Amino acid sequence: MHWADVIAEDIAKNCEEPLIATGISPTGIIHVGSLREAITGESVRSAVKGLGKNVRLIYLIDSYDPLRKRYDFLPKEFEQYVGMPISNIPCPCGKHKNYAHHYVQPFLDAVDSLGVQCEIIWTHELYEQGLFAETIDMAMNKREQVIKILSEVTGKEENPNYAPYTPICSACGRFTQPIFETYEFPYIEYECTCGNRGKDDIREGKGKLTWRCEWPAKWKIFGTSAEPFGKDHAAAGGSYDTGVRIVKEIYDGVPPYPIPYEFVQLKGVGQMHKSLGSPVTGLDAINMTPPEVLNYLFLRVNPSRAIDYDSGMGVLDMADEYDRMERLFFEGEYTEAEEDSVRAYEIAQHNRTPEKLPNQISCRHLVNVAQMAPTFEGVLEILKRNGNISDMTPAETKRLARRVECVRYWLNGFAPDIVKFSVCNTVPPGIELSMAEKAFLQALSVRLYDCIWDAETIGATIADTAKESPVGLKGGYSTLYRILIGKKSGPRLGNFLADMDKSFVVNRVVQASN
RNA sequence: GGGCCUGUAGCUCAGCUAGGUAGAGCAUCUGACUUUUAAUCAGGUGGUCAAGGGUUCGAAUCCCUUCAGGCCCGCCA
Repeated sequence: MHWADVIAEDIAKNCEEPLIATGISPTGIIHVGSLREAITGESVRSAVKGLGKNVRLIYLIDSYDPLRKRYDFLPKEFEQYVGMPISNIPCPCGKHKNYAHHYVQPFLDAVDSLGVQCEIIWTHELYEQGLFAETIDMAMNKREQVIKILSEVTGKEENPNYAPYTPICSACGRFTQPIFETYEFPYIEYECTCGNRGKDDIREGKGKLTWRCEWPAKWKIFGTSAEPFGKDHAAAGGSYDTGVRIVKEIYDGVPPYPIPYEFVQLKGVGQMHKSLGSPVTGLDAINMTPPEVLNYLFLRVNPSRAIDYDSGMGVLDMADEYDRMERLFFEGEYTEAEEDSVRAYEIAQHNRTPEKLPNQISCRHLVNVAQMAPTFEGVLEILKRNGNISDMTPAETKRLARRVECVRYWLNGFAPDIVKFSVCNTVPPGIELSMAEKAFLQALSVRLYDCIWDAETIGATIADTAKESPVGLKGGYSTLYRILIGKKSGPRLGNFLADMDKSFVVNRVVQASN
């Protein structure tokens, strides 16, 4: 049984209306790991849904987290915002509402394109609505107990200054240390390092719970029944462990069913990144992996398994595997070993499985076509000419367009040289042709000069000429590839040459034959 | 130091909480297709299941030990 179904059964057993929570802290640039979390959550959601339960997936954006430091990618002036909640910091590019929106937007776009069906919730709005007031009050009243729990679970010494809640300074706008003795619902006083002294009303959302107390507070508020989270939180003594005790002993709530997942490693194998020694970014992965394939990538293995994202040929391998599973799914016949992978394909559709097998144009094939045609229209034209596509539904066209975009992105920065080609301006230097090959080219040049310039005729002409020559069919093709793109193989010659200017091709063949 | 995960064919992984003669895909090799491609189809090669010990009639599968790799333990998934 697929892991998502196993988890779904466990959840469905204990809850009537399960709520699955997931989230992100958009303090900086996103990475694919965050997508693994979203996809894991969505997969469990759709698996639970499949069991007939009324299930929700909420996506919490931690927009009230403080900016911890001025990251390298931020301009100098952002130094002044360190310590402030990111929803109160201006957008670095000026096009978004604030800092949080700026960094979470590409991520939300990705989540959307992946088909994740969730309700977006902004944490800073929860605070503004006073939804955390009750848990803040409980955490402040039982602060000593919280400190004890933290110490017991983490094995560290008790920290008497631990603040479950930090108010925002009314003068400088940064989170600051409260004066615990002054707490009396709903007010707490604070003295900020900027010199300002003030009084905070915990109901007004001018402060936030700190992480180890905030997470369990969310469980309590939403009644979370399951939640995926990274292995960092899952480590013994980590925030899940402390959260379990805090939600039970401080908030009188129930901890969610944990779905810990391993991290995703991005290894740059493309020469561009390899030479620089810099890794593939999460955005790269999104840009070069079709969404349906990325979904499948995370679903095919257990969450407990680390994933090495292979940005080289692995991208194509994965896409091919996806297509294969899609075929198996619609054929309905597969081995036991393939069962979970086929199910992974199905879950990757998030309950929006196509009715019939969609038109599959493999990414591997698109790699060639995309290099022949610079535009999507051009790609479509070539595919139509080859009979690869006929009637396309809008959904199929959309998927194809996305695949072409991904393939181009991949070719641009990650693809190994063997799959790339470009037409050389002259006969590539260093090419040595045998007498037979030259004779072949000579004969071919004459026939090409007279032939009608369409793919079929060109193809037939080449095949006929090559067969009559001692170089043979295979040798003939290889010779042409060598003089045109400097490689031993390449895309189908008929269409390839038909796309080029006739005199250019003929001239090249003549030149090479001398 | 503590914790988690992983180690099965060249590569990516299934199989392991139903213990019963080693699996898939890709790669590679061979053959076919009178138009080629990292295309399609058919077939083949390929593994003492990290190592050692234990339980068992029987272990990749359960238990113990060791080795190797990855990662987490600072509110970074």
